[in-house]
Amino acid sequence: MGYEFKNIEEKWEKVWEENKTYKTDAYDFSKPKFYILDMFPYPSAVGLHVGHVEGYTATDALSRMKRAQGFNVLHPIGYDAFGLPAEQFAIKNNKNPSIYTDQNIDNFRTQLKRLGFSYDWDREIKTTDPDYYKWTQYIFLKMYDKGLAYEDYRLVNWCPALGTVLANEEVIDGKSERGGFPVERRPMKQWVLKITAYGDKLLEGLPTINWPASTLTMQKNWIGRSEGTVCVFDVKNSDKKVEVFTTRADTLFGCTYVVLAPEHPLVKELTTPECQAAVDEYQKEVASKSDLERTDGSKEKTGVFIGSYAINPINGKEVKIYIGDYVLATYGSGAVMAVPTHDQRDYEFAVKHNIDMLQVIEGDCSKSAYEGDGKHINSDFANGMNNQEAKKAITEKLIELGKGRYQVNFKLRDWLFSRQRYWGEPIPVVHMDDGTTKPVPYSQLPLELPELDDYKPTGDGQPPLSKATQWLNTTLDGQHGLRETNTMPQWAGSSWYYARYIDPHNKEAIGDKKLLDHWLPVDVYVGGAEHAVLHLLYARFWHKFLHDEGIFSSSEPFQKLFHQGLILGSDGQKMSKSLGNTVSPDDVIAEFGADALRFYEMFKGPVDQSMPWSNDGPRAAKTFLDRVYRLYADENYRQLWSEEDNKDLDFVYNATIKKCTEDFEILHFNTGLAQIMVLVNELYKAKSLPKKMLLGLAQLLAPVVPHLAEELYNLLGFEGLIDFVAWPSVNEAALDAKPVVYAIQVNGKLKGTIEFKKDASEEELEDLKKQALALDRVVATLEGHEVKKIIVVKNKIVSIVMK
RNA sequence: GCCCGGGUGGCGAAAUCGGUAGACGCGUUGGAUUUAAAAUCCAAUGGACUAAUCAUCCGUGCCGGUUCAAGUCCGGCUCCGGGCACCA
Repeated sequence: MGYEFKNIEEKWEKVWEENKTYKTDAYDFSKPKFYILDMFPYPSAVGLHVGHVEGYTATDALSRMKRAQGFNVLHPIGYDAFGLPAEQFAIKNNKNPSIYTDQNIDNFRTQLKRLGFSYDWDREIKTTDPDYYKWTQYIFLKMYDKGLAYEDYRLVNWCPALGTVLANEEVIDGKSERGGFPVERRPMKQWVLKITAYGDKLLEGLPTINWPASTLTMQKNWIGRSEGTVCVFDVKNSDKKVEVFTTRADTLFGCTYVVLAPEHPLVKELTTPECQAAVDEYQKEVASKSDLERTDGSKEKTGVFIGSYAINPINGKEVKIYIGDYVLATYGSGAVMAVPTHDQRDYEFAVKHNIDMLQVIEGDCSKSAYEGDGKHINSDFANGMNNQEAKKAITEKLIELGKGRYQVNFKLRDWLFSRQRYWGEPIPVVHMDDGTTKPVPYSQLPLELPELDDYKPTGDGQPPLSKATQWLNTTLDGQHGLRETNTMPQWAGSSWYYARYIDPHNKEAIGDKKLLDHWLPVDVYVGGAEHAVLHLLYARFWHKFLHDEGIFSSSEPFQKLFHQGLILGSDGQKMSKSLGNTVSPDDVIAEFGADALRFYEMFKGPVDQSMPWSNDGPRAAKTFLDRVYRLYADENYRQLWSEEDNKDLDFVYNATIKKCTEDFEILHFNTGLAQIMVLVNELYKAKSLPKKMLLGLAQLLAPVVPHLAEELYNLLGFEGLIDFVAWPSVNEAALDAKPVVYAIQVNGKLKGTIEFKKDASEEELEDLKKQALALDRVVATLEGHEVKKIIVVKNKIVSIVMK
């Protein structure tokens, strides 16, 4: 018979709720602070996923341990509630998406409470709340004031048949996901945030934060800072100039053609009449391709000659100008100098179009480009130099000729910030009749989303808000104007939400400065690795901006970051409705209880690793928890309870405290819980059960299975809650008392073990060597051989090397 | 294609400043208890060879290297997963 999880869990959840057990007094600066945060969920209609449960349990367990360790813990939750599904609900039902959003949030909240998460529910936020997005708009205006928000033409996925702009996700192989209509890329005036202005700061901050190395590397590569040279090519019979950016100025003498992005503004002017038809056709073809397709190196490099010639500034040589889709308008200057001998993409393009090649670095370029370092040839004054020397010499020469300059370039592109959607924060600017653009005054924030009669797109590319006639027309400083009808992307609200939890009801500011200074940065942040660049980079950008504005004193938002892995279906596939392999946390809770679900998800493996769901897992967790419960509730075991110590258990008990304390801190719950199982197995064999250890065991379990831990605490005869009882401490002497086990190897193969004093001295280790050589299996193996040397690694191993 | 991870028993995994590979759990098998079953408790469990829980050999995706010693480090592959800027 197992414990009655339903009664027990609901009983304690009620106690926590009624007492507001986990309410945080943010102004209590007497204890050290600890801010633990999950990436907040998008409240979808399907409700909480077992994947959410994993990350949320990990942070909840850490929060609970930190409270017991005497920290003032901030552990809030909220909802990232703008998004596509709500908009589609609105279009379908002709109802405001807030209805759909609020229903889903109610459902999420019920589910979260039933899992026993120790959130401070008075701090709950949602990004769609005008009291929240007032400050999202405020930050946008601050950026606008600083010139970091600007309008520009950018390519969007335009579907003429649907009359709407589509998200990348809604486009599959150049066709719309709904209906399969052709999609083309067409330029549209958009708001853009100048994240590139923070390129260096975003890069410099990386070494100061405690994040997974892989994520730091991905951000570094995404920012993609490179130092290079801009070379200016004159155009033959024209006063136009083509600027190219290159990191390989050393190869300039080998340049045999120039390629512009098909969207490059000069294409129109430089295309000759005889090439016009081919260029038009090519541009049309490229319009249907995504950047991803265009930069896929496995695809054939396509392009066409546009009829004009550029003049290589270093040697005056005339070279053909092509357009090619492997050159992106958004990177560098949207044009490249092509050196087929020393760049693989150029090599492939040149082979296909039968363009000359000229080798300028010694190395083999007969089958493919030689991209390595080497001695320069065919390069006039740069002959004999290596890459670095030649780069410098050639760039200096270009500068002298007025045909070049050094330049730092980022792969990072400015952040496209407009969406042609309804369900997002309105961008608070007005386009005045006189052609100027004015920001909405701060005093008029929040600029609320108006209700619409119809949420469908207009069909001509105008966002749905352009239908809100009354809202649209406004006056500012006595002048008439039209409001901006684009809305912000979902990323906006999630770029600063972590700061709002600190002072969520503040009407005057993002938060009380004193509180923001105290609580930021977030100490531990947990969320999926799929956010490694976008969300985590945007949030860092906004944080650094607000730091520069004097609003935040810290320079990074998230000090320590953990990723949680995906939970796959039991078939090893990603969980999806269509595969029928989804698992609902509600079903698992109904059958085994919230604690069993929490325990299973923490025990099944490392939090950061993706792994399949096991249907046996939660049941096994419940079996173990029953086994624990019996020690506290079953008369047979209660009779063994003792006020006295039990020396036999000292080592394993203290080892368990140590392991759990260390492992929980770094979210390695699986190994900590495994050690708790070892302790429980020992308790089952023991002749007496010290009550002190039973209390300690309940405390160690409390972070992961809080409901059961409260119950065990009461079964031990204590009144009240276990949550704030001081975390158990390790008796190191009990750990040191035990001898260590040395492995004895001959030529790396294990021949036996010897128990020996821990941290023995050099003389004592001589004795160990003798004992090792005397082992039967060692003697047998060594027979007829000579011992060459003996290596002793303290507390670990004796390695005998024989000839 | 580019950037970043990962591959260990029948299964989830543990062990990475190089030091006893498989802790802990699932599953399986055997035993105790029971009229019986469930539940519970105890024990065994990588593979080959074996009467054997002796010994020996093999074994951490594949090929090669460094070392007294390699799951761990190095070189070259391969397969799987995440991201690629309008999904969040």
